[in-house]
Amino acid sequence: MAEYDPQRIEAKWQKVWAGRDAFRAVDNDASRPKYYLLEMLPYPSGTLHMGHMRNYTIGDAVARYKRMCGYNVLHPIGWDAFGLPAENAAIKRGIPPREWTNSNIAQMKAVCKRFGFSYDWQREISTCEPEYYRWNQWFFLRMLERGLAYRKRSRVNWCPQCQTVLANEQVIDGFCWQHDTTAVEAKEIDQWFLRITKYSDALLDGVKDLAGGWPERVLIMQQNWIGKSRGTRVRFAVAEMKTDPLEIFTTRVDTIYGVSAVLLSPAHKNLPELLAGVPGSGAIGQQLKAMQQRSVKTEEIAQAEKIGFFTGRFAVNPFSGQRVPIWVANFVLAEYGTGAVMAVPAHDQRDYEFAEKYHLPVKVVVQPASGAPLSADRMAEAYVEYGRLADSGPYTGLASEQAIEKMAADAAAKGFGAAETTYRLKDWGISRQRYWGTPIPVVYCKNDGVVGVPDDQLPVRLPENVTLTGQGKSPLALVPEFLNTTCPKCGGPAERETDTMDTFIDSSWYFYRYTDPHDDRAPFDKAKAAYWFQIDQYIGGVEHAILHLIYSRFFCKVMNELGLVNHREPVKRLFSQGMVLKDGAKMSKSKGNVVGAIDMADKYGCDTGRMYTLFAAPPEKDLEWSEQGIEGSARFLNRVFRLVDKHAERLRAVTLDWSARTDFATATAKEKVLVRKAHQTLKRVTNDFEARWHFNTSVALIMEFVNELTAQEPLDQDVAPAVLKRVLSILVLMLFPMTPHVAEEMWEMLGNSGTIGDQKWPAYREDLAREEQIEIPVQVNGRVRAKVVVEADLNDDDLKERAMADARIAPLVAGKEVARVVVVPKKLVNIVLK
RNA sequence: GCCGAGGUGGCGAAACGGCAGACGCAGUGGACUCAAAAUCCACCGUGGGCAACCACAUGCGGGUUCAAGUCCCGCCCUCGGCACCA
Repeated sequence: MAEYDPQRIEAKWQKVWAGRDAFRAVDNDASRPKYYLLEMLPYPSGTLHMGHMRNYTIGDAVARYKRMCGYNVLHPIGWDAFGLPAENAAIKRGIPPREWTNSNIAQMKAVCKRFGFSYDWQREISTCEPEYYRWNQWFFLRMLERGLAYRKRSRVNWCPQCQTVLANEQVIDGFCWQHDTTAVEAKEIDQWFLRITKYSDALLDGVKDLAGGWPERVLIMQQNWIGKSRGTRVRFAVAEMKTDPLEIFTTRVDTIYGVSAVLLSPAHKNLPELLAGVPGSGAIGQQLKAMQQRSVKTEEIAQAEKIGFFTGRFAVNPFSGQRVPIWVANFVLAEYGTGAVMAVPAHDQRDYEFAEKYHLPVKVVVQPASGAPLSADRMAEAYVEYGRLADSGPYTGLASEQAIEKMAADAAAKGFGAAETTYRLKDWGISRQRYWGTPIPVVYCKNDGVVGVPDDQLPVRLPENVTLTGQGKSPLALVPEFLNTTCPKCGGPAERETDTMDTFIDSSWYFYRYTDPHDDRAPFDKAKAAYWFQIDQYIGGVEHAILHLIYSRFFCKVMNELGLVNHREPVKRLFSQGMVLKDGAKMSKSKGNVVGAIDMADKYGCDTGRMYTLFAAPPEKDLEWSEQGIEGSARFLNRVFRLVDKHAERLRAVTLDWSARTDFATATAKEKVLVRKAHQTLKRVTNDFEARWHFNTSVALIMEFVNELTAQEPLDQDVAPAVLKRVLSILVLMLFPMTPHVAEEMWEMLGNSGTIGDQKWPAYREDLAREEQIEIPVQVNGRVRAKVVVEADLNDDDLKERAMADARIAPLVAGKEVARVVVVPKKLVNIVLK
């Protein structure tokens, strides 16, 4: 009697798989379909947590299933190895970032191997290696050539904690994404940007192609993030001043006859000029300063009181010719549209509140299509719906929709405006004043200005042995042998760029590198990428729904233009898995509720852990970690193991013959039950893998199957060994994608040859899954009153008759008039009485 | 405020418009044991009944249907995203 010893079994089979090179993906194999399955590459923090574990378990189950179905599966992993924590470790503990990073990678790799994830380790990449990051530099230079990378002095989000600039995407509610108690500050410095906004429409259009393959919520989040908005740009001349007109952006040009003021953001570039010479500008300057130092937490901004002041200047409404005051208002965003808006109190709630406070006139210029007409003195809030224009000169009487079009066209014809589309998406600021990242490959020369480093001088290596202090500007500026160089154009002295790239660059194209990970002439071979791409299935956490996934799509579009790839979207299907929670909260060190993957594997074995994560919740939902729950999975695997062990000896010598068909005419009753249950389970588990990805129900089905096998004991009576061997083999094969080690062990115990990796996923047979007799509930007026057992192929009329004749039904129906009888074939009978 | 997802036993959860609660956890009773653990068997939504059985029950209120957890309309609550975006 063997004992289930997961530690022994798991080590044993991992060695076998490694010896057979079982997870190697074969480039350009035309003999079978390819399947590119990818999980998001982890940041090597050192600990592999349950979120990773869940992600890789789902991926591994699919990878193993697909291999059994005959696919050439590419299932790679790598390390997102650049980034701040390594630098912080260096500052705090004096460990060089590379050493810290590589030792973390080694630890996490060991855990991945301990879990038996079926990765092709020959394709492992680490983004902090020069062999990888030189291609970040290469991509940057291609973008520089095409004007997609550019330098601009700009107001940036500065995190005092990180001592660096953050992308807009890394600012969450005004706080640093890494330090949620540190408010982000504004700072002006020269920065490199990637022109992602050039692809706003392309990224938006691409969403249509992704529909169906990507979760809808992710696509909606991306659409919102891009934030396309159609409107009109209108120029208001400044009265009594020879200066540039003020441009405003509005989506409601139809309300322009109701303008009471032009509102400028406190950071508007024309303000100094407008304010110059205005009486009391000293006091105004004070107010302005106070306003510019507003709170940066967006939630507070949204709820903050609207304040503003009159500049002393006036602007002219180009449609009506009316003079309106120019104000500065704290709620006007400098970064969106033109940084200036027209205030229409009657038709915009914010303007309404502003007008109430500062006693600006309210003029109704759009009336509702039906109901009582509005008047300014009876309004309690702005009317923001479309309607019919009133008091709007030649446009009076038009519907809003038509007015918007006509007015934009007229503005363009008369030269004071135009229809315009704006986006919320901004260019991607990639400069980081940090050390542990990809050096930006440009030099600054007195003669030639900004010069890209020529391709044959790549990579620009990140110098190591650098003392890090964590203070002020870029650490690389303090390394003279890095900083001082010669200009590639004139040969004269020049200085290198000392900022490094945002690490999101690394992860924007890494999945192409897996197709050709050791190429030293190009980021990847076009033919190899063409063979493997698109990614058939990408799996990761929903926290990457915006940043990583939108940057990756942008890179793909650029790569398409560079002729490197033929497709426009890198990922065909995306799956967002839920979080792993403990006591209702996300596991985190600060909450002290972290369950380490390796501890769990030591205690129960990784197969038990895999089974539990698949069983406890459907993969897209959050999973509440429960110690008792995992005990249950351990019990189940023990039970299966004992069941197989009990019969293994008798079955070992029996040949497994899939072509032998169980003949239901001669089979024993017990054989029929077992074979049917096996094929019914197989049918539904196959469907779970193919369509629904609800592995929790797959596990439940297999448990039911095992319960049935146990209930039919003794299985050495009335069951032919050949039949039992097939039934148990089906059980083991179905378990393999989820709990591969114990499945392999049981496969061997049954005397089967080879490894399961060489086996085909068994095909279920409808004829073997079909029941001869089925139980049909019989309802009277929609309530179940009886159940009748009938032959599965009984026709509707006979079924109806049997239902009516049932001993429990007949008295209920007797003497009553039957209005109708609903018969749902193979499902139910409902007798409706009058 | 806008957008999205979701509310089903003590808990995690099942359920092509067709028997609500599969499967598991916890719990209760029993077998095995000197005893415990492990294992095995039985029970396990609420109320009534000795029982067969009956009634009620999927956040709340309506509706469609022979039949609604599932579809439609109106609310409430929870979670996630966006947020003074003009």
